[in-house]
Amino acid sequence: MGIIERKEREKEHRREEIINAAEKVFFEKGLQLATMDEIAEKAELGKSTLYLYYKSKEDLYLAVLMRGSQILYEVFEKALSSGEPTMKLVANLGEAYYDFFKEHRNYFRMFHFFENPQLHKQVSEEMMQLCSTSNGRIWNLIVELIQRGVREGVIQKNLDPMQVAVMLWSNSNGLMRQMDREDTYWKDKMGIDLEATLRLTNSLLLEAIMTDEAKAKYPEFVI
Amino acid sequence: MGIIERKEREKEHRREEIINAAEKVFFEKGLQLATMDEIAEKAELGKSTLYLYYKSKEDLYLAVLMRGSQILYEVFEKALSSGEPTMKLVANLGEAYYDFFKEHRNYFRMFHFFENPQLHKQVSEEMMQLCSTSNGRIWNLIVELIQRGVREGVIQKNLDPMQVAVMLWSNSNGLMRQMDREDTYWKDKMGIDLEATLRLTNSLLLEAIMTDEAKAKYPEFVI
Amino acid sequence: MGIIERKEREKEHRREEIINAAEKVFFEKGLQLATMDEIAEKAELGKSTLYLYYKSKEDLYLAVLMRGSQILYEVFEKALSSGEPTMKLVANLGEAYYDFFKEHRNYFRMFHFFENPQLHKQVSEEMMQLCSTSNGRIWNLIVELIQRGVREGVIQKNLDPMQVAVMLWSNSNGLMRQMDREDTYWKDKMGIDLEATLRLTNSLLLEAIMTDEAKAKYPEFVI
Amino acid sequence: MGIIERKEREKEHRREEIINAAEKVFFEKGLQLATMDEIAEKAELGKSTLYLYYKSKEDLYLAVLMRGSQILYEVFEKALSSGEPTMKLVANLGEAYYDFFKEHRNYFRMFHFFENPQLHKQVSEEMMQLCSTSNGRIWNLIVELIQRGVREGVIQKNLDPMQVAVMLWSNSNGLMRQMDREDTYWKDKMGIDLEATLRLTNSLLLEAIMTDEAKAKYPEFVI
DNA sequence: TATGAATGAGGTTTCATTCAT
DNA sequence: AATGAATGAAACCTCATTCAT
Repeated sequence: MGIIERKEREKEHRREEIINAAEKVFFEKGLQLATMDEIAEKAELGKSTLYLYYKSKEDLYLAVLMRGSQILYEVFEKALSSGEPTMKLVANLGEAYYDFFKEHRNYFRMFHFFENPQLHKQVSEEMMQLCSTSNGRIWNLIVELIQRGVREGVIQKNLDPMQVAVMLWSNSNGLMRQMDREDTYWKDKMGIDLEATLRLTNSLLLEAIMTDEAKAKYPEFVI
Repeated sequence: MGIIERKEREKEHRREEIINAAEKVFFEKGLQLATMDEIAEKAELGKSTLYLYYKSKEDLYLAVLMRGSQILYEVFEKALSSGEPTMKLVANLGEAYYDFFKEHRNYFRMFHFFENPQLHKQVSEEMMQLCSTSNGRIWNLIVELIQRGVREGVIQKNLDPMQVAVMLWSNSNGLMRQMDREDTYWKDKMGIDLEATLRLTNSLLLEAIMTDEAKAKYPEFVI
Repeated sequence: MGIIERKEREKEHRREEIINAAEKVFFEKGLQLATMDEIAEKAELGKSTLYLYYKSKEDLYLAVLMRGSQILYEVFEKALSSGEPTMKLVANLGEAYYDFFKEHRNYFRMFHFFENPQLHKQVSEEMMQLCSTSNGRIWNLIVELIQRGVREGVIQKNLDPMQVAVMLWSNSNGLMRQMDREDTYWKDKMGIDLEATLRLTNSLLLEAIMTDEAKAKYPEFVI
Repeated sequence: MGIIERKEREKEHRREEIINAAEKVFFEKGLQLATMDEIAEKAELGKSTLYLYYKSKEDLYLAVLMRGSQILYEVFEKALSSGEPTMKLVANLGEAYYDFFKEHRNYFRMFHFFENPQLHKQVSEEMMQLCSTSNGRIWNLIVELIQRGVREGVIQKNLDPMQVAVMLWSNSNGLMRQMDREDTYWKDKMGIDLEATLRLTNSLLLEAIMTDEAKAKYPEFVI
């Protein structure tokens, strides 16, 4: 009898609703300025009910964050499913990440959380574990793509695929962080086009990791 | 005679002492987990005295952060004073930033503050202004160096110096952020050498912005 | 099922407990020297819980004060329920107030609050409203009694009942204030019997407002 | 050499200036809401300088209050210097007090201080002593007048002069307190004339303490 | 004497979290 | 499972008072 399943489904549904509410508040206020009261109100639940589903504010924050993680994963998966040549896929991945940044700026911002080790203390072990797994899946996509490139001979085999993955990711990430700053010295004020900078940098790095054969085969990646 | 100056000095000295105490606590606990009580105790001052000098915990945080800013500025200035050729100086700057990261990890971490726009809301206008100025000085150093490179014909003139500065900075920054994560997937676990990755990326980018003449003149930058 | 009622009762009970604790502290220290910390401790509650029930220290003070108000009201009601002739009731009311003064000196002292207009600023509108109502009930008792006396022809009809009420009240009040002063010039030092003074003054005023018929009928009020 | 005297005069002058400033603030804000900062600012002195002249805020309050005391003393003295018959002087004294109330409401309000025993704890012994003396002088004026009345046979000799003094004073005081309440149930709202009540009560009491001879001699005091 | 600075105390407020039902 | 109430911690703030110069 599906009673247990129904219960399970309802419980899951409630968890989703809480995340829906939390998301709005976190997006608007950020982790520190968001309050459980506001989230509870938005979820139309008692504040203490939130704690039945999530251990702490930080855990709840991570729960929302993992939605972003999931979205990014899907964005990447989609980008990789086009059947295009590996080198093109690497480029597409960069574009896809940038699209994600533009489409889901709020989730992107939440990723700050991971980059601040001091915040990790405030989260439960379990949640952190879940996040690691979720993150790992994304890294896998990237690393496997690079490895494929190496196998196919389009990426230099003396490069560690993981190293390449980190390099590409960090570079994009670092630049998108700058783009996201509101009190930007650049955007309007200095008139420099960070989007162009991002594309430029990606291109440079891409060209730099390609084998000569690949460059010959795909001249569009050579600047 | 000089009484006012002495007072002024003492006041400044007190501000320094407060920062000394705050620094310790912020380094250990991070912004959120640090308490004004602990800082006051460490400074051997009444809590209300802290508020005499700094408007809020966040302001005090920025005061500490600006020390880091100042140190980084000096590190950069020193790196630029060696009299070496411009191209070398650009490379040195990257190394200097990495040195700063290693030597002053705690200050480096504080820079997160700037990269999270949501945190800006919690700081006073004045303090933010001071920080902007302080940050601007650092950017100036970098941008002027790149501009010099362009003038000297070692950096491609079709590149916006600011764009180049941002590119180099963001790339280093992004990678160092990864290095700093404690629950690192890389360092020990995956065995990849992020330090090498950083150097590699820097090299790649450097080579990519150089003019052909520069490459001929300084073959050590060509990989 | 009376769950809501029970909750309501418990909440009311908690409010009572807080007042119990506050009362002790206010009685001992007075408004200014009492601290919320001490009240919280005595109530075995967190300080923030106090603020859940009362907006401010002053509001809490008024809550205690209103107990005194209530007691006085009951004392007056009891005094008026004896079925004795109106003129006797007026006299009894004076005695009852004096009894209240002796029995509930602490509450009597709190009434200072009302007599100092400057203190009113520190109280919430709602609380002040409650107090006004509470006070009004007491005045009503007195004024109605005087009015009855006028109707019955024992009190001179050319006197405004309210005026008479104020006169009697203020006189008693003024004298009892003197009695309450600790650094009394009178009691021990000057050897004058303020209690006798109070009775004397009351008698004089009573006699003065009676009609001649009443004086004839109740010769015990004529000195 | 008048150097010491000059110093003394200057010191006294400074004390006066401080009282001038304090007075304004206390009049406007009352004891609790006045701040030493505001007084210091108004006195154009450093806050700590105030403490060179007065031990505490309460002491300073009393210093201001004693000005009121002095004024009242002078008002009484003047009222007693008219050479009119004793019985008339007693009545004049009541009028004089009421004039003082109308002219110097702010000082009158300060007298609350004495009527709240709990406040006494916050004042220095010396200041309290000074106040006692100052108060004593006023009581003396009244009591001596009553005694004169007794000696002259216009006031009943079986009454304790001090008792009579207290009775008259308390009665006036109690009524004027009511007049002073801002949220008055009477003045505008109930339309009763407290001033008339005061005069009435005074007359009643006056008549009540007179000897029959006096009533015959001064029929204007018989209602 | 005069004072700027320091300070401790305590009121107020906000909040994440827990408890009892 | 849901929640209202409680709570401790800590930020924030004001102020009388003291201290060192």
